[in-house]
Amino acid sequence: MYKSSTRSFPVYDSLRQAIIEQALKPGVKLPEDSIGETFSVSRTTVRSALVRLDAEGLVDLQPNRGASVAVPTIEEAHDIFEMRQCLEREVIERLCKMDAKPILKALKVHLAEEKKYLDVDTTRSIRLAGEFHILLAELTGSRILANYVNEIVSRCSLILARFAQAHSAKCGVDEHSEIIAAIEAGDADRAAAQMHQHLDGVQDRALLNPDDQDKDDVSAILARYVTPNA
Amino acid sequence: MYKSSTRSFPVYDSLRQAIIEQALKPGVKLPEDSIGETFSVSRTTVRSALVRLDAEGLVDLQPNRGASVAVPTIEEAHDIFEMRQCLEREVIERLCKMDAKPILKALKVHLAEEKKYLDVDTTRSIRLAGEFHILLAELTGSRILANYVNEIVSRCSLILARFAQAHSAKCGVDEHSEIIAAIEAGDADRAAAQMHQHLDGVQDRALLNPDDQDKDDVSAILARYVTPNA
DNA sequence: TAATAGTAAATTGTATTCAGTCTTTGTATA
DNA sequence: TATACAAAGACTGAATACAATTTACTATTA
Repeated sequence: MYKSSTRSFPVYDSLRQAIIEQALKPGVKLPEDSIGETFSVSRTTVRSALVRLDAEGLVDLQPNRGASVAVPTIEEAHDIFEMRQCLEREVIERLCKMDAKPILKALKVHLAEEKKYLDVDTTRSIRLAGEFHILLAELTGSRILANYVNEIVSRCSLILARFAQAHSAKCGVDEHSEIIAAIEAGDADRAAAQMHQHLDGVQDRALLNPDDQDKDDVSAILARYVTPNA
Repeated sequence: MYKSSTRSFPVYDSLRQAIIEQALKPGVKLPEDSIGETFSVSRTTVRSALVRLDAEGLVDLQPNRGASVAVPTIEEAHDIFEMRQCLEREVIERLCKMDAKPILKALKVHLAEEKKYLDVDTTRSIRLAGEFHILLAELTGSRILANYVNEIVSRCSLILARFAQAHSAKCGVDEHSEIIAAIEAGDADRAAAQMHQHLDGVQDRALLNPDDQDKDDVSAILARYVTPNA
């Protein structure tokens, strides 16, 4: 995809990466001018990238009010995680019907990479954890399934940024290797169960934080510092 | 979605509708200039609509070569139909876990509409057949699932335009009512089976036509009109 | 002091403009 | 006759410019 204009792609890609890696947090404004300056391109070019990110659900583009990083609600979060369960179940089911050899090879290479950067480079570690799921989807050979998984994994990052306190990527690696083991054993049911459990864990950690704080709504934050009856 | 610019939405929507209804056939060029004139907007505005349609897979946007209606390959067609089976299975599963009453009510209203325009208004009939599936997805209450189904149903229209000889929408209505009946009976398995069978039928009819002709390749078409040894 | 109205600044929406690339057509040459 | 090359035209890529809207600030008033 994204065969379109040459100049807007880097803008799109950088913004996307920044959002996924939570450098740009939910609610942050994305003014066309300043972004254009950053990348030395015109607003026209920036806009085209923003339109695309809006279509993917990572950016919220409102008429006359510009773009900002999407702020998923708790309902959307649940919706997205449920959809993710569906898509990744499909991935596992398909993989288990295929020749396991090349799949396992690719997965193990990736897992090694994950382990390598664990406790070394947090940002990279988190990215790799997400890419594990995208790799799984790509290995099915289905372009459209891979696209959907890619999109939904990105949106889950956004949810994490919004609701989770901090994210420990460590637990992920062990669970990833268990999924691989299940595929290797040819046990489709166990693989599916492992994946389900894994995603459940991610969701639980993501949505643990109960207070639905709006990170850009200053008054809501300040309200917690008001001493009652003082 | 599409909270963005006011002026580009009508362009996006019209193009989308025209593609789905097969007025714009796969491979047709979509020059920014002429589209802009049609809608009395600038190329800038048209472009933003095209970027979005490209993201949805209905339009193919190539650098320096402009936009054209996407031409799905037979491989993509199979991929998309397989994905559609997955998504609609999910829809059925979710609906069968919900309160059937309001769902059935909405479905029956829609089915009546389908029957009303059958053999009367072919274009409308085809649109309603597609919207039945979108309605099912919307009734799950999942925004993202509905979006995905919406997108994939559109792309199936494109596949039909590309590969099917002609489309008879009639068979669809009967099968739709059978799906509704299964839901009404509370028989989740049968509902799923009916849906699977229905989509299989659509796919078979769509991909029946074996000759992978390129509709915009004039020479290939003309070649068939050359009288040999004349 | 708090609320409101009015004005200025900032930001977006959209058209226009210029530059660059591809396609086509015409012409010359082998 | 076929091929290669060249110029013209058409179209897209992207920046700039102008209009419209929103936001921020200030002053005024209750």
